[in-house]
Amino acid sequence: MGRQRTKPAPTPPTTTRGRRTRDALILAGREVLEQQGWSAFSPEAVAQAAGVSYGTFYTYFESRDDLLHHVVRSVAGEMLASSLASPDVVDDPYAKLVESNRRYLRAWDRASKVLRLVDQGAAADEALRQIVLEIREFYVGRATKGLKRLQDAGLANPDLDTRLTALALGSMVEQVAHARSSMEEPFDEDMIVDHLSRLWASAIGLRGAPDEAWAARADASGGTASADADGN
Amino acid sequence: MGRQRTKPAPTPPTTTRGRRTRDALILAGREVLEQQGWSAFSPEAVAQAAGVSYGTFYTYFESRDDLLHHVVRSVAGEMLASSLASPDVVDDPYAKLVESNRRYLRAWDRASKVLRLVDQGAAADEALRQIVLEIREFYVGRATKGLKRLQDAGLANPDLDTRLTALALGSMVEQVAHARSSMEEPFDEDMIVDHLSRLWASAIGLRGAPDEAWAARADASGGTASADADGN
Amino acid sequence: MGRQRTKPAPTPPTTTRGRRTRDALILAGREVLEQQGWSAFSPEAVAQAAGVSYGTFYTYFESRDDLLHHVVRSVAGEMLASSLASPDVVDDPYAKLVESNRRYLRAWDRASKVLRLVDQGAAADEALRQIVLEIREFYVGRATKGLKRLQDAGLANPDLDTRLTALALGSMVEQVAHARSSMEEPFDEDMIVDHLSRLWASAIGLRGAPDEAWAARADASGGTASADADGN
Amino acid sequence: MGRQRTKPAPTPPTTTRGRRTRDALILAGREVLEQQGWSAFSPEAVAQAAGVSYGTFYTYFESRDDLLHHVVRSVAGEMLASSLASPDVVDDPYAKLVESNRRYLRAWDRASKVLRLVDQGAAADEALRQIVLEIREFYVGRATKGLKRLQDAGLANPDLDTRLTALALGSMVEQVAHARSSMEEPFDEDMIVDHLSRLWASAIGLRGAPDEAWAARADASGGTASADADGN
DNA sequence: GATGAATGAGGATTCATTCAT
DNA sequence: GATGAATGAATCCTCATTCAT
Repeated sequence: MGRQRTKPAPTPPTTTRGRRTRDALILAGREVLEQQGWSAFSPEAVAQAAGVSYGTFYTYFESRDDLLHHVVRSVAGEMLASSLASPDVVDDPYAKLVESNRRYLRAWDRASKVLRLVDQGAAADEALRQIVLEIREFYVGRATKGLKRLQDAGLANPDLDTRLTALALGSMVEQVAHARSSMEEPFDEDMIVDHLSRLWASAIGLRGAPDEAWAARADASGGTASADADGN
Repeated sequence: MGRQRTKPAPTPPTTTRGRRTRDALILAGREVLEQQGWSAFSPEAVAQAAGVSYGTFYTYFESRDDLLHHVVRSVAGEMLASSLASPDVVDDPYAKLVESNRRYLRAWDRASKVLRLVDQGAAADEALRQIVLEIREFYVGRATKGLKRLQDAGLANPDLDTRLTALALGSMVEQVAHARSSMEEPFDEDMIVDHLSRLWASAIGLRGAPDEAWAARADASGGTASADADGN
Repeated sequence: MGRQRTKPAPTPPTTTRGRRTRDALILAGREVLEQQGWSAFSPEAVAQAAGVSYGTFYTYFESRDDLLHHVVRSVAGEMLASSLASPDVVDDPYAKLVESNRRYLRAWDRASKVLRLVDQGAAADEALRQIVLEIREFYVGRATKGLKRLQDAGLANPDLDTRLTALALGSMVEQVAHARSSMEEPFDEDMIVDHLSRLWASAIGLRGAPDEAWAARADASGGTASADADGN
Repeated sequence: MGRQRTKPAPTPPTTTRGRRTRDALILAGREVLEQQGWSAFSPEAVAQAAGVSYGTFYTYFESRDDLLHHVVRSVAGEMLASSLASPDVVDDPYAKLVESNRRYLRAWDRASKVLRLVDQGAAADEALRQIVLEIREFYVGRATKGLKRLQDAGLANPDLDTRLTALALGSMVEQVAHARSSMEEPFDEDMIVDHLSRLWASAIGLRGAPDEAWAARADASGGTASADADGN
């Protein structure tokens, strides 16, 4: 029971001004992280981006890592929120898939920079990595259940493992969202969403999907495969 | 007439021993990066991991970044090599797809740690990021051509944009390879390769693929879609 | 069993040069502490006093506190060593007392600055405070046993509690040693040792001590005490 | 005619409430210093301990050092006051000695933490160190005069230097008072006062002191010293 | 070549003090 | 007066790089 010399955790601001400064720091932290990356994420840079002196940083955050936690929670929360806030009125499975992919794509687009940084840079911080895993789990779990329901309704290929399929197709969307920003591909959002949805639907053999016609014509084709499936 | 006081660029080692030390440093650098991440990637840690003294590091490399370049080139080279060194004797498109996916999965499995780290950590270093892009381009380009050939042969859905499809499906494999190590999913390699290949094949509507039977039965199903495509 | 990101404890120097630098830093640390006090005891100041750059400080010590530990152990070790290295040939108790007091006085004179600083300044560091207590215990314990032997031999007042008496008289010597440096008293060492020894001897009623004559004449004095024992 | 831009020296509080806040800050400062030491003695910690906001601190004190001065003066004043406020009705020198020691012990017990802290921590602040010296001087001077009077009255050993003796015995009491709190000795106040007084009395050969009988029997003892005066 | 000690710019953090409300 | 947010000089520490042996 030795007296602990703990640094007093910064108290939440009591005044409006304080709250505004604090929020500005979290926002600035996110922007620095997204735009300048890990190495630029210093208290000084963040404070400057927020327009306050770096001493002020420590009025609100215990450390650089403390701010990182707040930034990640903010990004994660926003991402999950944008998924939950779905009207979801349509009844058509394919239309729902399109809508879902569009939201996922957008959400990852905003969040991917920060979340991937965390996925690797904050190797030592298990708590943060956990947040990233939870987000993935949220989406994969939901897609898994969705696929199960489709299979049960006879609307999707019942031979596929629901979880692994959901993981793979979710991975596709996630990685495309990420690649969009680093590659300079010319595809616009609509085109991407369209393709992702069609690929997803065909992959699980969704009944009523756009490319079903091609697939259904399969038996008519008597030709033997003669070209490469892959160019290697 | 002042002589330039340039740092003597480390000469390539002339002796066998020198080459061995140099290779040990590159290998150690890769392992440190893979296992301990960015923050542990210091000349000191790498030298220690290679079993040489700190000073020796600078006998072979100009700087920390110099080593990083060598590590990345080593990883990238190995990855491309493993793809090119394929006998490729089979003629069946699906079998080729399976083989290709297996190799891609394995290659990314090994390389993904380093390449993703580079993708973000070395934001400032254009040369490095270029290497990562080139690797992706290599695979996406190849898959694009493969898909084109299949479409031309009437073996794949011709309505899909070849490049975007290749990008999306390649992304799927890449991201699953990455997720395997961070998530603790119970799937073994064979199962993953099997699913990825089937999903890929169904997605492009490959003739002769395992799940074609399900897809072909589509017209028989008169049912209206009534379940969610996705659980959101 | 999460991987600990522990700072590698600086390895002991392997070369002569390294050992010399390290020793110079410990010595400089002690001098800074003695001459400029707590607030000047910074890695930078110590490094400068030792004639090296402040980066070198961290080649040998983990932190400011790490150096402090070394300094204190060095001071404490030296103090105990100077006490143990005693020829101790005399047989006369009073002569032994004088010799003992002289050594104690000298030892504290050198050590008191550092040890008192630790006694208070390093409030949080229990390990350091323990060292100070051990030193006191060493002296008090020894004096306690010495007094017991004298009492048993009929050479000292048997009514005194040995431990409390040893503590009190040891305290006297310790505090006088300290006061010497802060006050500008004109007393030289011989005079101080002489008085401390006589006071100590008289206090315990040591037979054969210099002031015994006065005490023995007590019964001759029939006068009633009429003056103050203390001026308050 | 530029107006001097001096910091407005905090005015002594005019209102009752103001005085109370100010006193609370001084008291809190003392408590923080005594219980948590130098490193915790910050305006923020003191303000918090006093139950006021950080900013208020500077309403009453120019600086941290300003408060320290007030705290030290408060402690010193209280210590001196407790000595002066002595009825001092007894006539017996030994009884007076006991009473004096009891008061000194108690006073140092309370004051020693702060005064020792000042003795070292405020090495640069001559004014503060002066206060500590003055307190010692007050006690030593008084004891010196008391001893002189006893010697003149033939009640104490005339061979002792009055000042050095007073310093030594005063040091004994002071250091025992300090050691009481840091060591976990089981001695209660009465026992300590009793021993200190008897040691003090015997040391100066005070006529009529409790242990005089032992001392007076000295001539009867013909034995030669044969045991150690000290265990070293 | 190899070694490991030395260097110091740079980054994180603290905290006494000032200032706007 | 009281409040608590804002400030930035000062300090501890890290680590890529250089250098003497």
